[in-house]
Order: sequence, then C-alpha cells, then structure tokens
Amino acid sequence: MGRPRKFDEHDVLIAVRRQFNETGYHGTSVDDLSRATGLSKGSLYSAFGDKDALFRRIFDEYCAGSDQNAAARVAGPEDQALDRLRAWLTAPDGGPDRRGCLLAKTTAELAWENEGIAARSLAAYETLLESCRLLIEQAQRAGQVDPAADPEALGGLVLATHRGIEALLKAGVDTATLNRIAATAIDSITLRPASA
Amino acid sequence: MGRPRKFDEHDVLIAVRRQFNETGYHGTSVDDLSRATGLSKGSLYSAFGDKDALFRRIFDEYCAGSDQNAAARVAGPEDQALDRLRAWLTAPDGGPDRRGCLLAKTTAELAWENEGIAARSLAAYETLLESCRLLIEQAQRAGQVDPAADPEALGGLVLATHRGIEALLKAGVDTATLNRIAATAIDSITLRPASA
DNA sequence: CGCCGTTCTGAACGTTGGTTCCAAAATAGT
DNA sequence: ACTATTTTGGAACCAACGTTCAGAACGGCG
Repeated sequence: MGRPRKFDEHDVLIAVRRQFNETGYHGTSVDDLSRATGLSKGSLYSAFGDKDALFRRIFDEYCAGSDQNAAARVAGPEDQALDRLRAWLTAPDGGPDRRGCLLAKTTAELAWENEGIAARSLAAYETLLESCRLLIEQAQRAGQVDPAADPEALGGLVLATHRGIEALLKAGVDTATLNRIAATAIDSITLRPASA
Repeated sequence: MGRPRKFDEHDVLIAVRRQFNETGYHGTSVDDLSRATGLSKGSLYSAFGDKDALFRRIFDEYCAGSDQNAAARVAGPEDQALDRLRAWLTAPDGGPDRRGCLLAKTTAELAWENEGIAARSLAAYETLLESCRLLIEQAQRAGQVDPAADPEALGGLVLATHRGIEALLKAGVDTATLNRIAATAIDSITLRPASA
C-alpha cells in the first residue's frame, strides 16, 4: 500500500538515458535529470539512489541490450550472415537522431578514470568481438568470405569499422558517406569469384 | 619589463592538454589544471583566460597538429603510401599510455552540445578523410591497390578503421589484437596478384 | 638603489553541484 | 473516516565549482 508512484519507471529511465547520452556523465546535473524526467530531485533519489547509481543502472542496461543485440545477430540463418553484418554497419547504434552510441560515449568519457565502467565497457566490446567472429565464420561456411581468412581478425576489423563509423557519425559526417564506408567494408571482406 | 613569467607556456599547455585528455572537459576542474600545471588559478586565468578559452586553445592546437600529420603522411614517396597507412593504423594517436586521441574524446563529449567544437571536429575529420583518399590514390598508382576501386570510399574505410581502433584502445582491448586488426585492414584493401 | 610594471599567490566571492530532509499529498486496507 | 505507508515537491545544506581581486614578490631600468 501507500501512495502510488506517479511515474512509469521505464519511461523515466529512458529519459535519463537520453539525457546522459546527450550531455555525458559529468556534463549532466541532477537538475538536468529532474527537468528531463519531470521528477523532482527528491523523487529521483528515493527511487534510484544517487547520480552514480542511476548512471550505472542505465549504462548496465544499455550494455546488456548491446549483448542481446549481438546474440540476436548471430542467431540468424547462416547464408544471410553477411547481410546482417551489412545491416549492422549501416544502422548506427544511437538511433536516427545524431545522438550516437552510449557505450562509445561512456567509454571515451569515463574508462580512463573509472575502473568499473572500464570493465563493463571492455566486456561489452569483447562480446561484440566474439559475435563478429561468429558471423564471419557463418559467412565463411556460406561461401561468402574466404575460408582461409582468420575469422577473429576479420571480425575485429568489422567491429573496428563499426566503431569508427559511430565516431564519424558523432562528428557530423553525413550519412551517405558513412553508408558508403559500410558498403565498402563489406565488399572488402567478401570473397570474389576467382578472376579468369 | 615587469616581473618575468616563471613558467614555460608550451610546457603548461602540454600539461593542460594531458589533463583534459585524461578527464575530459566537464570532468576536469580548474583546480585540477592548477595542480597539473603547478600554476595557481589566478595565473592560469591571467595567462590564458577562462576554462573555456584554455580548452579551446589546446583543442585547436591538437586539431592543427592532426592536420599537419595528415599532410605529412601524404607527402611521402608514392610507392610507400600503403606502408604509411599501415604505420598510421598501427600507432594509436594518443601516445603509448592508453590515454587515447583528444580529438576523438572531445568529439564524443562535446560535439552534441557545442557547435564550435563540432565544426572544428568535423573539419579535422574531413582533412583526415581527404588525406586517406590521397594515400589510397598513391597506392593505386603504385599498383598496391585495385585501380578500379573508389579511392574516396576506400579512404573512408581506412579512416573508420583507424577511429574504431582508437575507440577499442580506450576500452582497453589489448594492443596485439588492435595491431592484428590494423594489419587485416591493410591486407583487405591490398591488391592481390590474380590467382591462377 | 629605488621605482615601475608585470606576474604570482591565496583568499574571497557568488553560483551551482550533489545530497538530505520534511511536511503535505495520496492511496489501500480497516 | 481513519490509519498506515509510501511518494512527492521543494526547501535546506554543504562542498565544489569557476571566477575575481588585492597585495606580495620579482626583474629590468633609470
């Protein structure tokens, strides 16, 4: 019993994530969060703890989502593995509004000074690395990637390209250019029928 | 005349840059800068203006350095263009201590909220894009890259890979893995002699 | 040697930061 | 309607922030 909450926890967390995603951890004040969520500071504290805990919460959830998406990409049919890689490279992580990926932003901002964040970031990247490797192996079995190539190295290259596209997106490079880069990346790892 | 300065401006700017590079703009206080430089806050203000101006200063200088390095890479002998690209991909920008590139960190932290920073970042990236394109063209003339390939797209791919490696570096991915990715990237764009 | 102009230091200022606290408000069960 | 229990908004708090200022420190120059 007791007074019921006026807010939906999920919606609030989305607003919080949006704010942190836009202005970063050090760049957002609790007042900003209060404004973004419509909740008073007192409510935020009683519901989620302090600023650090709240950030940790949305960051962990974001990383978990990243892990899940990676697993989902691996789970498709093998003969479309390369297509899924292409689609992944073409659709940036942060949504259509040039906000960018929270994982990338957070790693850049906090990994140097915050060991916990660094550990979670690294884990997320290693999951991505693994999923890329698996996708490359699928594409190899499907005959779309040279079976002699090292899948771990090639997967790493795809991941690096993806993170690079993400970085260029944050800088404001236009989407057409980024999509061309993505297409070129896939092309460059695609097995071409032996010429002549 | 008047009392002479006790500090070397260049050394101070290096210390400032190091600090901003480690903890970011919003994450470093003027006290941090005072500690890092050995100068009192008053001296910092009288010598460089406020925190914003000081950051702008070191950021502009860093971008100018990036532009210069890009031009220097283009200026070498054509038949070693691919080697220069390989060397660039292998040596991360932020120096040997996992501090990472200031341009990448700043773009991630501030481009969304600060139009001036965004503009300078984008200009730096476009300079890099251009220099990568030129290097690819050199490698094409030297017969190391498929002359039928689109140099702009391939240059973009190299740049994206570089920025991706930088991002993974900040996350703590080990250097051996990153170097393998760099080598794979160069391999994937290298023209192979037609197989039988 | 003493004046002058500049730089240096550290204290002081007002503001904003994160956090805590409390009285009022709001339901569910009795 | 009353009570128990929880949430709410906002005032209150102190530390940290960016910034300014006054006076001490210092070298060059007459």
